[in-house]
Amino acid sequence: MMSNKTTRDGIIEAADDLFYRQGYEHTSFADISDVVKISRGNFYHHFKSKDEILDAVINKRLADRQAMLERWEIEGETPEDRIRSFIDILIVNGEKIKRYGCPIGTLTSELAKLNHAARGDANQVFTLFRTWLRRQFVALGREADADLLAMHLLARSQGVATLSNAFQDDEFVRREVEQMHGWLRSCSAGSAPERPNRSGP
Amino acid sequence: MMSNKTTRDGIIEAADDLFYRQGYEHTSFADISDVVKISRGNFYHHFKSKDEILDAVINKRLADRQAMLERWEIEGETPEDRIRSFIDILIVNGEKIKRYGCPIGTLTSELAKLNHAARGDANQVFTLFRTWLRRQFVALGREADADLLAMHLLARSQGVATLSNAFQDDEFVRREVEQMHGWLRSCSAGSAPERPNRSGP
DNA sequence: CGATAGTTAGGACGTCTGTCCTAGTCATGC
DNA sequence: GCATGACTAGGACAGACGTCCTAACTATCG
Repeated sequence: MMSNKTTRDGIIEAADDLFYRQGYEHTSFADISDVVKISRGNFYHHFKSKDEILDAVINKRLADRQAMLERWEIEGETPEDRIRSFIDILIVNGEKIKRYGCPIGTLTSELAKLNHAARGDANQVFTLFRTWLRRQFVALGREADADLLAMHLLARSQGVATLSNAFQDDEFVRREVEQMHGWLRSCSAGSAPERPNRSGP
Repeated sequence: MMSNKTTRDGIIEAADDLFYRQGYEHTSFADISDVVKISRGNFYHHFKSKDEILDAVINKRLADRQAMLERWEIEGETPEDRIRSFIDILIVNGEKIKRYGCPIGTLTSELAKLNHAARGDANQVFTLFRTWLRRQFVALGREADADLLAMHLLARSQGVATLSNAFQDDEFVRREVEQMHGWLRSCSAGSAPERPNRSGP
């Protein structure tokens, strides 16, 4: 019972890490069992299939990010602070992103190519960020275009993550993050100073 | 000899398409032979290994994009026109990007996770775009920050492609493309009107 | 102690993969 | 008309994969 939970969680944790670093399809049961130190054929006492492990991993990521956003909701004094925390993921997790890309973006992309059933579930993590960001922009007084701004920021983060992984360029990431900070400031200065499609980077 | 070239090119073409839609690792020789109508074991008369097919596909993509950029260099009257052509890829290839993401970005990302030897080769396509864009921005009178602007635009395109694939939202893509057009205009208006880290989206 | 349920190890299975081999077809050039 | 080299079909091969099965171990509780 208790050790069940521990073993099960150990599998999920190892799978989460391996799926991130190697991709879902490219990660085998042998890879996971090497980490968890469990017999290969024994996964089926905890999960019915590999897909079920993927589901658990996605749910874990969903829960982890949810908890992170809730923490920011408490710690960040202003909505601007909170959005800044989101942007700063690119710095805080900079090393991993440089090596493996964005965990959400790369999984979403892989599952799309595999046409995997869990495609939609993986997208939920994106949606989580989207609605959270939207809420922050509303609190910033941008009710009218809050969703546009949220999607815009999400897209820019994804782009920076992808190019960070491709070019391995720390300096580029730092500059883009600075730009996003400046953009965020221009969003919150006054009530509606810049329409998103008029202001430059 | 002549039929050799045809068969070989047929393999490369089919592999290019399948690698894009399904991913490199997830595409098997059986998949390719179904399209090309060739015996499975017979690929080795044309390629020594699957990796060699990947090399050929990457070189094809490189050549295709190079040709495309050279065409724009002729057709586009101003550097601004040419950069606009780059941005408009997101519209012109909108349907495919929505379904399968960006061919360059997703391949780069997959090969990074596989730690594949051809990782660097795939990145060359990104570099091709980067240097071409940089040249256009220089021609636009932005010598000082041409590379920054090129990387910035590359990143934004990647981000939009990733989210287009995830959310399947045409309207979002259209809006982001419009924003990028506006941003481009602000880049070329005057000589150095906006530092990239000060202007909003 | 004995029984039961949860957990584990280890391996069998069928399938699919990339790779390689052999025999055969076809066209070109002497 | 025959030899040569390019090309192809079909299948063999070993290894890896996800899945499943069985036997053994462990702890709890009557």
